[in-house]
Formats: sequence, C-alpha cells, structure tokens
Amino acid sequence: MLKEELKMKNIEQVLRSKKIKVTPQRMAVYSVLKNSTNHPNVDMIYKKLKPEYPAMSLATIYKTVEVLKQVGLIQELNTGEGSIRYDANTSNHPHIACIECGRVDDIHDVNIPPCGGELKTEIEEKTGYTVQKQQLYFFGICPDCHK
Amino acid sequence: MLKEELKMKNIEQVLRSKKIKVTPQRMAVYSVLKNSTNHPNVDMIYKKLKPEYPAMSLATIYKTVEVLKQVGLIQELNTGEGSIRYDANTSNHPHIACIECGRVDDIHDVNIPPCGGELKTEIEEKTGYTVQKQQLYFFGICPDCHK
DNA sequence: CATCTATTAATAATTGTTCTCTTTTTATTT
DNA sequence: AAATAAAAAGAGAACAATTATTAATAGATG
Repeated sequence: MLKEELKMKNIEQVLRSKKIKVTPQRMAVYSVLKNSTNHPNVDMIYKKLKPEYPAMSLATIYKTVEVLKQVGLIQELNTGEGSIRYDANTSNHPHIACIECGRVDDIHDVNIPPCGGELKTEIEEKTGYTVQKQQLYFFGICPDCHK
Repeated sequence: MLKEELKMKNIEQVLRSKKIKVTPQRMAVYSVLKNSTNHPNVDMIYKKLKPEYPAMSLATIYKTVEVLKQVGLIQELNTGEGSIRYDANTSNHPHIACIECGRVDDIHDVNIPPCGGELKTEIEEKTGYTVQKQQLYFFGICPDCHK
C-alpha cells in the first residue's frame, strides 16, 4: 500500500472515530491541504478542486474546513489579508507572510524559545486567562516580491 | 499644560510633519485609542464617538485608522474574530484574545525571548524574506468568561 | 477674497463568510 | 442487497466588514 493511501486511511479513521461521516469532498479538501505548501484559503481550495469536482460548492468547502478544524486535522492561519488560510500541519510553528502578495510560508528549524510550559504558566498568572494556543506571525517582503 | 494636552500636541506635530491635515475627527479617533485599553475595532470607536460627534460616519473612521496606521501612530491587531482591532501602543508586545467573547488584552512584562536582531537575521536567511514586523497572539478563555 | 486641494459624510459596491432550504449520500439495520 | 434515518452537499440568498465613489465642505494658499 502506498504511503499516500495509508495517510488517507488514517484520516478516515479519525473522522469515523468522531462519528463524522467520510465523504469524497472531505477527503478531497484534506488532500489538497496535505499536499500543498502554500497554506491555501477557501477560494484557492475551491479553484484547485474545480476540475476534479465541478459540482462542489464554496459552501461545502467552508463547512468542510470547519469540520476538519474542529477535529484537529488542520489549523487556521489569519495573517490579516482578509481571508483565512489553512494548514494541515497542526504543529505549533511560526509563519511568515508577505505584505505585498499575501503569500504565507512556514518557518522551520528556527530556534523560537517561548511557548514552553513555563511561559504559558507565567502568562496565565499575569493575565488570568487560560491559554489554549498561540500563533506567531512574521511579516515582510518575500523573495519574489523583492524582484 | 496638562499631560494629556501635551500628548495631543505631539500627535498634531507628527501629522503635520507628514503633510497630513489635523482634523477634529482624526484627533478624536486617536484620542479614543490612546485612552482605551480594550483595543477597540472600528465599530467600537464609532459607538464611542457617537455622542460627541453624531455626524461622524463609519467610513471616516475606517479612513482615519488607515491614516494613523500608515503614519505609525497606531497598529492593527487581527485575532481572527472577523474585524480588526487597533492599538495606540505601537511597541512590539504580545496580545491575548478570548475565544469566547473576543476581548483582547496586552501582555506586559513577560519574558518573551525571540524577536531580537539575531532571530530576525536567522529567519531572513532561512526564508529569503525581509522581515518587517511580527505579531505574537495567545488565545484562551478570559477571567470573565470562566465564570 | 477666490481658488485649489484634502477631507468628510452618505451611499453604493465588493468581498469573504454564513445561513436556509432541498436534494443527495452515507452508514446502519434489516 | 434493500430500506431507513441521519448527516452532508449544493445552490443561492443573506450578512457583515470593508472599500470605493461621489458630492459637499472646510482649510490652506496665493
């Protein structure tokens, strides 16, 4: 069995275990996110799936990303460009967004110290909040827009 | 001269130095932001100014915050709640947002290590971006929503 | 004082997202 | 394998935040 198929089988199990039905649309949306590195928004997912699923509506994609988010299979990114992007990598990693073209990239292997349990506790004590998650965004000009 | 008046005089000079006209509306919007701790969005600013400036329109506030942002007197906060909030404190400090009620608070005096010149350089080298700014958001449940 | 330009206010238009309703599909039980 | 109930998809209207357009107004400039 191919690695790719194996991954998808796992997703099916995650959905079923949460009593959420497995549909072609859901698998397709997840597949787009899993196989892309550009953190697409709903419209980009829509356009990507159009050829293969011409009947699929925007509303379905909105509903699907919401479900996938609730289940914890994807996470939202909001860089303030007006639409929400999605990332199938749900680990807590920083992102960098281009203020010219909107492009969003992951930042890997950079030593970002905060966010350990220690910091979380400190913030909870000082603010009175219960901290659930965090997002670190950098903003700048991407290589392409420099040209 | 009162401290408050002094602050406003300075703002006037900043605007004039950038060839931007000083108008009652602009001063009023800035004043709301400078004297609030709740990081209001456009609608909250609008409602706040309604009694004193009943003729002021939402569009004016949208344009005003844009001008103030360009000039560097305020910064945007986007916690993904659907509308943009504004902060007259333009220093680089983290924020925490309540996922229940949307409330946004500053995080002060917490030891957030990143963001020094060293990290910036590392990110620029690894990503090819020119880094201009960053935003660190925490999300959780605020004290009020816990009750 | 007259003119020129920037700003305001009102309104229309746009965009991303959500909602409602009907039809279709899925998972389950015979 | 067919029947069934529940969930999901599809279509389009509705919505809310924001932006663009326009005409009127105010301030600055010569």
